[in-house]
Amino acid sequence: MSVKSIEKTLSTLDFFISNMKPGGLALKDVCASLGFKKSAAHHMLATVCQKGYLYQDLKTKKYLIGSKIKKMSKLAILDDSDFSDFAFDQIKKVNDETGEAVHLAGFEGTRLITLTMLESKHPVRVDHGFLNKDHAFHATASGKAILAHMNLANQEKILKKNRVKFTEFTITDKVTLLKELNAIKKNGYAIDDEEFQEGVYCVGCPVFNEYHEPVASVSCSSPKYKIVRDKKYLDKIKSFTQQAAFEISKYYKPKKTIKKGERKYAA
Amino acid sequence: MSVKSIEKTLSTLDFFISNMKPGGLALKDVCASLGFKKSAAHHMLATVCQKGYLYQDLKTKKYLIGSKIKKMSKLAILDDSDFSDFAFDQIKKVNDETGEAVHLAGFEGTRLITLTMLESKHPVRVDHGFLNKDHAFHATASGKAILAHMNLANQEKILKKNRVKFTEFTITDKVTLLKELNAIKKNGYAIDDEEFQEGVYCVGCPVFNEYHEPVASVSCSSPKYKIVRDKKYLDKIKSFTQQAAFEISKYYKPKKTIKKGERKYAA
DNA sequence: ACACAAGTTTATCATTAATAAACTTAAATT
DNA sequence: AATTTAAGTTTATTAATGATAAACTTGTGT
Repeated sequence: MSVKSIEKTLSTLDFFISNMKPGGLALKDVCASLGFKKSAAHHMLATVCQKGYLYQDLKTKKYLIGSKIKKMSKLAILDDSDFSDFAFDQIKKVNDETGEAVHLAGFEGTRLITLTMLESKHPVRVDHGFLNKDHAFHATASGKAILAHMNLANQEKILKKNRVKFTEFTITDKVTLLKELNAIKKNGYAIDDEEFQEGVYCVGCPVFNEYHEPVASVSCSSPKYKIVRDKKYLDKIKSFTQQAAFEISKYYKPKKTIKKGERKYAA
Repeated sequence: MSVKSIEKTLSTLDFFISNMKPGGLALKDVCASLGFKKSAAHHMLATVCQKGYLYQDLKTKKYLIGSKIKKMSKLAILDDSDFSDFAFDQIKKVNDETGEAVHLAGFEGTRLITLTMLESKHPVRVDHGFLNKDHAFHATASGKAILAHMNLANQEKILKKNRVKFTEFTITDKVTLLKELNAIKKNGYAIDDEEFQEGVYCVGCPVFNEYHEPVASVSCSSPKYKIVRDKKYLDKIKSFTQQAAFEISKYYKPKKTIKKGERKYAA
């Protein structure tokens, strides 16, 4: 179950974040884009302003990003930049060596999140996966690489929510998927063979924390024809991806202060 | 009028931002602190998670800051760092010369917001005004300095909302306040003589944009006894504060690309 | 193995948020 | 300057929705 007024409010914040214009957004813009009635939207925005997440310009009546949201950008808790820097360097190596698009994905609950990405340097580019957008766990190499190392209960939870068919190759049958996940766990890497986008082939390797729980994954995407044409190309991608995931996993090793039950991510 | 479910949701986000713990916050923590019923809170948090503003750890069931909020914090639109840098240098001069606490305040709609502040270097410190906290327009030098240069309609709007009595010296009568604002406009600076905090004396000067609309203010706070003891000390504070406000106003001058009706702040 | 605590789900009911319509304000056009 | 239109605001009403309590599930600690 979900609370509709909250959904609408957060969708509105989303809208402001993605569609902000220099002078702010007018009530009618919000209504037009999100399909709200103007009186309802007005009440909602008044409340959001009262809490300081937005504010209304006194003269133009347009709504702008408020201090509460601005304040968030200054908070240290929001991102672990040490990890980001470290991971980025590893991702970059894969990108430099292969020239292909490389992604670092994490997860939040049942959502797969792109944390960092580097675009392909080749003229024929693979361009899926945008930053912070949540992706399909079941149809991507990054998702399956993580999923494979989770326990069955969590696998079930995630697969229950998301088994959309993206292409003719997307595996939607749960039993087939679970078998695939088992194979991935043995192999140490996951393959996405046009399961998310036609013509796109990906290799994904899991990143583990100090408890050997999967917390992220590195994936490298290539146009499929390259893989077909040159068998050694896949081996190259695989080895660099695997190496990066292995290196990033080391980041978690030295920490000893985190108590049980307070882990950043759980398997 | 305000929408209560939205208020509760945004208060919950506030709570997460200010009270986040390493492993996340449990449902019961949220309920205990904000006085929610657990079923209601659960429905609310489920919706917030669905929108990606928070997420729930699969193992511990605790709630953590989600990718949507993290994404917000990384967006460039959130603050004009050129301005911040420029303004900070000016603020710093006042702090260096006087050693007293210096504040740069802006406003969002009817709210006075502390944008930057530097603490006093003296052993007897004045310590009000925290970053991004919204302050009283009517009882501070920074607030009155801005308010004085607004048009009557906006003055009324702001004073209607906020005329709380903080000390015995706080001016709460609207007519007296409007007279005071007129005097401030003529003088070019505002005084807060223990109107917000007992024993604290402040001088505030307005910052104008290219259209001569007030957009911010610089204020300097000193223990009152220093002002009383040494008449020249006030002159010193006043002149440095005025100079900083004047310099920061110059920041707005060169810009020509902003169209009418698309100003960042309005008078 | 048991008990307790925390979280989740469900169906019901009273509150609340959405609505429409009237009103205000401001800008654009003649 | 007067009229028209558009955008935003306020209000009272009603139907829909969110809050509730109680039953249920899960997991942890003893």
